[in-house]
Amino acid sequence: MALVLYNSLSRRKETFEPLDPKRVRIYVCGPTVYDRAHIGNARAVVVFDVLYRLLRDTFGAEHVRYVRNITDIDDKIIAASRESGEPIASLTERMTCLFHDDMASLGALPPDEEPRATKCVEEMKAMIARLLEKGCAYVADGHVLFAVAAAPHYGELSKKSRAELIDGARVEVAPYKRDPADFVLWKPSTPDLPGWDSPWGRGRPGWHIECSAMSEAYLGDTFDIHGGGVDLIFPHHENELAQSTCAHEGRPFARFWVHNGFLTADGRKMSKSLGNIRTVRELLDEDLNPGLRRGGEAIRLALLSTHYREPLDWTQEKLRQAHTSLFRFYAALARGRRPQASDAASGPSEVRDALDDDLNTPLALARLHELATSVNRLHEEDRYDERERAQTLLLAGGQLMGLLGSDPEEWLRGAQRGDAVLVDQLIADRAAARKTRNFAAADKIRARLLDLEIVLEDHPDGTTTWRRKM
RNA sequence: GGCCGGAUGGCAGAGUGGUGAUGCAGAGGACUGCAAAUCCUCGUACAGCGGUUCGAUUCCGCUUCCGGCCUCCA
Repeated sequence: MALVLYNSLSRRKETFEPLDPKRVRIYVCGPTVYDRAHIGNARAVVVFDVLYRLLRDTFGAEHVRYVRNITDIDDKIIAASRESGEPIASLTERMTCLFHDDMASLGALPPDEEPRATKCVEEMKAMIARLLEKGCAYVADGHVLFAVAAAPHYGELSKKSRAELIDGARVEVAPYKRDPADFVLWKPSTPDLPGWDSPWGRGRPGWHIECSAMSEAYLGDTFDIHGGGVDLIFPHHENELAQSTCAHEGRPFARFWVHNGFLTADGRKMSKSLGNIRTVRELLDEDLNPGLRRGGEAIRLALLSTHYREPLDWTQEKLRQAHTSLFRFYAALARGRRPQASDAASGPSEVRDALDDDLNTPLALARLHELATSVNRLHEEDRYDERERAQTLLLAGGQLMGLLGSDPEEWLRGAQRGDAVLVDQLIADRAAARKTRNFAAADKIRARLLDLEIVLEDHPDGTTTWRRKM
């Protein structure tokens, strides 16, 4: 089955065929580094990480180029720096590192390129100059503005008509704009603000030009997929599309626009005023299994348990259920001898098919659960060869989604808070007690270990294993 | 006000014009010295009202409710 993606531009699912299968190109809007990543930021990163993995799996890792920018110059950054007194360069550098840490703990692969806006100002200036040349932009009051009138298809991505845009305007229109919908390409900076010299005076770039310039620099005029959150469709992506298309003399920009749905926390939009912003760090810190860094995997699974285009309401219960699912998967993988990751070829077709259908991760996860059930049943029926095959499929399916990468036994045992040698000794003592049918002593050992949050599991073959209490 | 999206069993969450999602929780059974895990069985879910159809949760229309965007936001 071929990969099908919902294209926001056409508002329908389309079969994805890259322009050049040897060079699949995807651009995703990255973070503005002024604060720690929250769970909504994480959703976008994780969703496109799954797409990236799927593309790599389909076209070959060396044939996919994934670019995700870092916005390190922006009014929010300036404001944050002023508030805390931390210099901008230090703030953005620190937040970039923290972002990398957080995303790594969610199992997200780094993109192939991660350009920073401040390193691409020359490219932005060049593009602005081209837009001015072509008459798609004008200088007014120290600003360079994009003239929406020059973009005949303006509104085609967000499906907004010009009239609607004017009607809906809730913000006072700057007097120097020719058209209320015109937007800033370059704005003046005062001496105390970061700025770059330009033909239009010392200033800094507008937000939208950044992605247009960087996608052009790294992926060319036309590329395959442009991703981001739905909230970016307007105005950010609409403006990018207009700019790039004008700068490229009408040649197509992104062929597929892919947008992930919004995330709410306990039913409400996350906002500073409501105080319900959940950062990735904070969720990792309240790890369900302290000591072993694996909470990120449960967060990842929770984010993938809803289809990416649907709204997702983040709750503690959802995270708990994700953790329970992981337990089920790892317990199935831990039965008998563990399968090797290298066996994992391309992932089981049931999982592939689900992901190929517009990244249906909830269905793919359901398929993993079915595989886990079949592993367990085959194990009970002593059909070990078949069980191992099912385990390999389960592992491969999980890894296609960036899950199940830990050693199953380690995952189940969690942090070795107790001394593993001591646990083994106690298990041996208990086995001896059971042999003489001294069940009181045996149960005492079970209780003692349970106090240490260690659960013993007796198996039909007489062996006993242990794991951390869930 | 304009534009978009959604409403599925106790909860989460796929999907489909006519039998089964899947997981969690719950009930019963098997297994177990106890336990845990696991397996098996169990729920007359598709917001409301009309329409199309032999048949609609699935298609169309209307209503109600919820969310997002229109301003910085993933």
